Amino acid sequence: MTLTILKIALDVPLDCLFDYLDGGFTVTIGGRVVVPFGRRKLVGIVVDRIDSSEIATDKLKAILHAFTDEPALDHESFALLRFCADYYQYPYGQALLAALPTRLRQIEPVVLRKQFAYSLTPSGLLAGLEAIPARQAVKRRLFSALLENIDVDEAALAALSSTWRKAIQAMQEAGWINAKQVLAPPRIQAQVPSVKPDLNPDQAQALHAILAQVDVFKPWLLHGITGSGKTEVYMRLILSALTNNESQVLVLVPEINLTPQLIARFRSRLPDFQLALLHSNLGHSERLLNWRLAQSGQARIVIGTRLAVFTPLPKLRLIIVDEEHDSSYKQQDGMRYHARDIALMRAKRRNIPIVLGSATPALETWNNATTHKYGLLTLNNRAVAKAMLPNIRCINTALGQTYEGLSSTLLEALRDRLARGEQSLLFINRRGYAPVLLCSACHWMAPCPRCSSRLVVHLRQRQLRCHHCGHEEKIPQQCPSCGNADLHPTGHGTQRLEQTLAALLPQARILRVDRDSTRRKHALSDMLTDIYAGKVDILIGTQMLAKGHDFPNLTLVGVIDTDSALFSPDFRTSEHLFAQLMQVAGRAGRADKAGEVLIQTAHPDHALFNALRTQDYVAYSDELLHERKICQFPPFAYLALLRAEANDFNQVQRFLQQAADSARLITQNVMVYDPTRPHMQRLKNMERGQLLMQANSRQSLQILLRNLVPELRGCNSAAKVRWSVDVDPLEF
DNA sequence: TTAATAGCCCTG
DNA sequence: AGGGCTATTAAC
Repeated sequence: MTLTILKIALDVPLDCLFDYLDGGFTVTIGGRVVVPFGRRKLVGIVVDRIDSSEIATDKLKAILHAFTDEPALDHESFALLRFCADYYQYPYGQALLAALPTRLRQIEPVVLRKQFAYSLTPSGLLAGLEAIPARQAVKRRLFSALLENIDVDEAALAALSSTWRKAIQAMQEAGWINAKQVLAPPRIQAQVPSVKPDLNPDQAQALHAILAQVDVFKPWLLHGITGSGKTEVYMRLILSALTNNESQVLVLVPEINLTPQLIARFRSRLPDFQLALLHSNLGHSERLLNWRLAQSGQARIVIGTRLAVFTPLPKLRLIIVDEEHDSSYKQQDGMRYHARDIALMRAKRRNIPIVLGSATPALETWNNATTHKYGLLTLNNRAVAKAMLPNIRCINTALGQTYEGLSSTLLEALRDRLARGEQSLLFINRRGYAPVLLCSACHWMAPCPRCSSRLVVHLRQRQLRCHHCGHEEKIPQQCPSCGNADLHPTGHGTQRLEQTLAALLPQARILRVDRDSTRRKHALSDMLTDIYAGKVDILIGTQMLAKGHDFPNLTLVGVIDTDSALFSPDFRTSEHLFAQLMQVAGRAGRADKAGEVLIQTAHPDHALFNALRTQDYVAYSDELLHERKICQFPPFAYLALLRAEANDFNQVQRFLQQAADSARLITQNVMVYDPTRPHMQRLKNMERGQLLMQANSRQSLQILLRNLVPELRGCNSAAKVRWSVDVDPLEF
């Protein structure tokens, strides 16, 4: 007699599945179960059913419970996560469980509120609207709605009449109407009336190109500057994809872009389709509900941040990745995946189109587009015909005087906007008052006791803070090194700029938008409301403000100081700076007003600024690609980074050296560098190190990792350090 | 990862 | 002997 053995995935850092007996429960592949694991109880996913185990029969335990009333994870999700676990060298069980909403990783049963959705039966259709007397207005209204749509939910019917329930019941008794249970959808916010703008020729061409190949895997790069109307192309594509009832669309957006404005825009343009939202700010129950709406096929549009890329979507027909170059698509702990890359893999496996949209595509993407691996669609015109490109100029701070970091040219420009009642934005990527506290006598600079970084002065709170580990201390009265009482906050942060401007332009209404000023729950959206309402003259903001927000009355953007990024050792910094400056520049002059962008720099002739002045992404990225090719950097090489940290650097060094030795023994096809230290050598009292591996092909890198990582898991020097593998790392 | 246990030094 | 600590090992 053969046993039934279940292969079960668990959230434990062991790269294997565990065998259990079914315990008399009826289980399905992909279903959720509770199992005993050592002394603990864990949630597991049934991955397979087999009839013999490698584990001794007397060691096998039986599952404790099976959640038979829940929908099972589909085969496509298994395959996708198997691929990810292999590619990113992460235990399969952990990858699988991490893709579930937290509520489904807990052993407590979950109950979701359900309600009914109504459709006409064949006999209802046959009877037709004429069967209802003209005086029964409520019934006629409801019936008409049911003629147009199937599965009309309670909220929609309630919107038509307060007595809908009685009328529906009567028609149900007549056999005209069918009710089926669905998940209760989240409440829909008030709708803004929708406008359907006409497409300009570029938009129309892009749309037609994509629509011509909707039934095959085809990646498209939709390259268009801010305001060129990418979103309208998305809307049309989605609308077209959803005309087929058996279809769903996945829209990925960067973290910061998931604003109420974007949601409102989708709701107003596509009001007939159930929307599900998935991001990390949702509560656990809300997240589960939205996930289930997506998984059941009930939600037709799924908008989410990187974590949404794993959502099971049975009817998926189209994927859109907005702002595909954005680094928030990269997960920076646990399984270090890149959501854009996974979206591409998902589209490929499903044989559907995927659209990557950006004004400043990642160089990897741009290279794929110019070498015709992706279709390239360019939107050249700003969608609003009158809107003009901003005029971009550099102010040479090496020549002229600045006062508190502000040049007179920029100050004059601010005065000018103020007089005209227009808004200005000052972009400064440094929060706090000053980045350094400096002793004038001995040049001591307040260090973080736990990290290899300087503490930032927060004058209002009378504190020094580490922006990397959160350490806080009081500002010292005198230098701890030499006793001198003359300590200077040095350099400029958002708070200092705010103070300077308040003194120089006392009549201006100034708003600072950074992580400190927006910590409160609804702070950011309240601030955005004030900005739209024209209650603000000058905005001081970090990169938070650079993305996604259109302020129609904003005509001046000032960039305070980005020079440190021009000469960074990290080869990706200039790419990111260019993208960031293109984005902030795009904030100026959206509507019918021409915009001006003033950049303060000591290096106005730098190639980056030359390209920026003409908004020439193509020229600059071709130049960067040329450099990358010469240096054999991505996308012309494939990288993996082994990171390690421990209290004692010697152990980090020993582990990484051993890893390097092993790696070199495994293959000659991959360049294994010597262990180095990352930019932030010490973080939260942990000494850090890293080992870079560089290959000519994805495959040889994968072969190395496939052999190296299991060896590292077993090696004894690994026990003393925390380590992780980062395939296709973004930061070093 | 968690959790138990084995080994070790220390005190009394 | 037993407390308190770290290192090692197993988990179906």
